[in-house]
Amino acid sequence: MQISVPIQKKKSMNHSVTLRDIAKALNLSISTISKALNDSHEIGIETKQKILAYAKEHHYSPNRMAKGLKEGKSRSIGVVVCSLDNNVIAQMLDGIHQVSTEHAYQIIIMQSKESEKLETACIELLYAGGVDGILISPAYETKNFSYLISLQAAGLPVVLFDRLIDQIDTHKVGADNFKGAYDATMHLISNGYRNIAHLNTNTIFSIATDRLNGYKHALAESGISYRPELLRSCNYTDAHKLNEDLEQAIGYYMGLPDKPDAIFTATDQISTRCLVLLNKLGYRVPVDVALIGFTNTELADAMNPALSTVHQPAFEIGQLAAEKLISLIEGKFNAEDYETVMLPTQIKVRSSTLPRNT
Amino acid sequence: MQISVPIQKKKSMNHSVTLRDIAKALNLSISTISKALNDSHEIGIETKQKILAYAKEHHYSPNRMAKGLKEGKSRSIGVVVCSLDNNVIAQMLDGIHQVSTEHAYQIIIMQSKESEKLETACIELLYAGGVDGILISPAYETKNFSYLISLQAAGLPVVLFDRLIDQIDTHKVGADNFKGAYDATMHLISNGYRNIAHLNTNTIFSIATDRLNGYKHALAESGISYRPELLRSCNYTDAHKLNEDLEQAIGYYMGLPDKPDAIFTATDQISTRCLVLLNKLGYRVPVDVALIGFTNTELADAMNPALSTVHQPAFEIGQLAAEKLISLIEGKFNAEDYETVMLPTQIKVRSSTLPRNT
DNA sequence: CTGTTAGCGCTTTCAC
DNA sequence: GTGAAAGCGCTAACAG
Repeated sequence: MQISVPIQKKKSMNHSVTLRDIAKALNLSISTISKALNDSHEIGIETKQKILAYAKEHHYSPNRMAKGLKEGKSRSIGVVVCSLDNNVIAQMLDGIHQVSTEHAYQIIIMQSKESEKLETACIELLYAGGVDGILISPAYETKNFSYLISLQAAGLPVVLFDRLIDQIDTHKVGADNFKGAYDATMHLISNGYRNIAHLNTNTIFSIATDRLNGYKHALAESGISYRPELLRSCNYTDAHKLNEDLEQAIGYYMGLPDKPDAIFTATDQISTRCLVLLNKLGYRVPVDVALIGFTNTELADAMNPALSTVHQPAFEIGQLAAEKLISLIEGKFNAEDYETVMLPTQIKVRSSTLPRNT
Repeated sequence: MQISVPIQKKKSMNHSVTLRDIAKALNLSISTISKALNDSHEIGIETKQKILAYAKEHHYSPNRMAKGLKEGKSRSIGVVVCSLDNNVIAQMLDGIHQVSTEHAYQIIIMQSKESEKLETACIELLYAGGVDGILISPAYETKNFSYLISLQAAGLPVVLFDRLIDQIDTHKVGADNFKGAYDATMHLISNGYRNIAHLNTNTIFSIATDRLNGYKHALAESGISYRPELLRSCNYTDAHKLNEDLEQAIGYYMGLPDKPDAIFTATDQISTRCLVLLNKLGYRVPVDVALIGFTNTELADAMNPALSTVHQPAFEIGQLAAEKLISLIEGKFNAEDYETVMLPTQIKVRSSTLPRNT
């Protein structure tokens, strides 16, 4: 005859075995178990071993939420980016994930889709979710950072990466955009190009202004006067609008009496879309117009023509940003030591900027 | 004279205002506040309004961990993928994130880096972290799914996406790889190609076998006999090894007495790397050899030549997988209704498969 | 060395 | 209509 054991209806919680279960099974108190599992010195070696063995055997794993509630921290960090579906961002997330995992932090990723409103919602959710800190690359649209600043003032560690802004005082990690733009422009100049256009985004971020300034600086240093009509800014918040703006910009450039012989593009999307459009419109690159731009795509080699690029150390930016945030969370920094790190970019020369045949 | 208020030392918790704070401030009990904020009918309309107003003003947001602890669920889902730095995966994550956010779930993303060991570690962490369910696209290396199966048996909802396996009985969402491969091969055949090679991965996943079968089926249906020597499998776990294998494979193909006039490639990485290599080795696509492959890159148009592709509905796969998981979590499904959904792929014809000039 | 107890913030009976 | 109290799983101060 079978003895029917009353099936204890489990809570929907995914965890089965708790400290209490172990305590009951081993006829010990909950705190003894807790201490043993935390390797406290006040527990006898024998008891400890017995407990550890039982815990291992029954796949005990502490409930993160209970622990978090108790300790006032969740060992999770929130990451806010414009979009997951983005080459460069994905590489940064890769770096963030690697470092976070090494330090036993989970990452909770949110997308702002370039919208200030969504971004605020993301931050609210993360904060409400109890993250220990936030890594953020702000949306292009965002002008008002007061919410984030107020959270920071309330003690939430925040680190900016990729797109840096002045309004927030904290650690910031990005690429050396000035130098990257300078190098790209200098490369064009040394290859014989003189009428160099610059396609950028319509934002106030340093990521945009630094690149513009690098471009201007290279021109100035080479004795080429800056022609404002060769600078165009695209709407970046919406892929469709961006494409439209780009097509317009190219049409505008090519209709200019003194039209550009080269274009330096400021972002991943702009660079690649621009090449697509130039091809589509029948312009021969680099004969009709040369092209170099910021982008991290591995496919630059397979493009038509192979695209010269400014490569950002995206993975490393992610790693460093995560390290900075974690050190902030763990209190290894006084707020006074906030620093802004600009990692070097790298020019990769390919066929789209072959020396100009004059 | 200033009255010095003793500053209550806050816990390191990022949350400031709690139910208790509101209760104290409004001279009500904690449970009243809780009920009011949950819009319970047992609370008077006036009291409710007063409480809501106060809560809003002070940016009250419930502590996710406390709530989770109490309710036995975390409103978070774990996502395990091979890598964040991957076009197709990023698009799937985008879809997963969108749906999860709509349903007020957070996503915690983990990378297996194609390693079985790391993958198990990811799953363990997620489980210990108390996720309500897991979405997983298994690592190429993984052979043993017993851990995942045991968690599932213990009540953890699991949904497979992208890379589907038979060992686990649950909802599965992927692309219609058989049809995609069939279409791609038929396209080559109808454009006059007869010696069609197939470059695939060395795995047992249906994602690989389905594509192979689609290819074979198209050949058979067209009265072309399948030549095993035109099938090559690459090691996929390591980008460097993959590239090596690809270079070898191409050399092998081109050294064949009856060499292929077209290649059908089975994955994103293989397709794009293959084009890069063909260009590098001086083969003219499609004159020397045509190329079509699975990949979602938006840059196909800008490639040299524009690459014909089989496009997967990656975003939609992510969306659907997340929906399935959430419905599982929320108990809207009996385990008997598990289904496997294969979303249609789409052939995008470009110059790399121009009709063969015989 | 081990156990008791209080409490993290929240929900949920059950009294009043 | 409102409040008191228990308890989710865990840690830590304090007793024994």
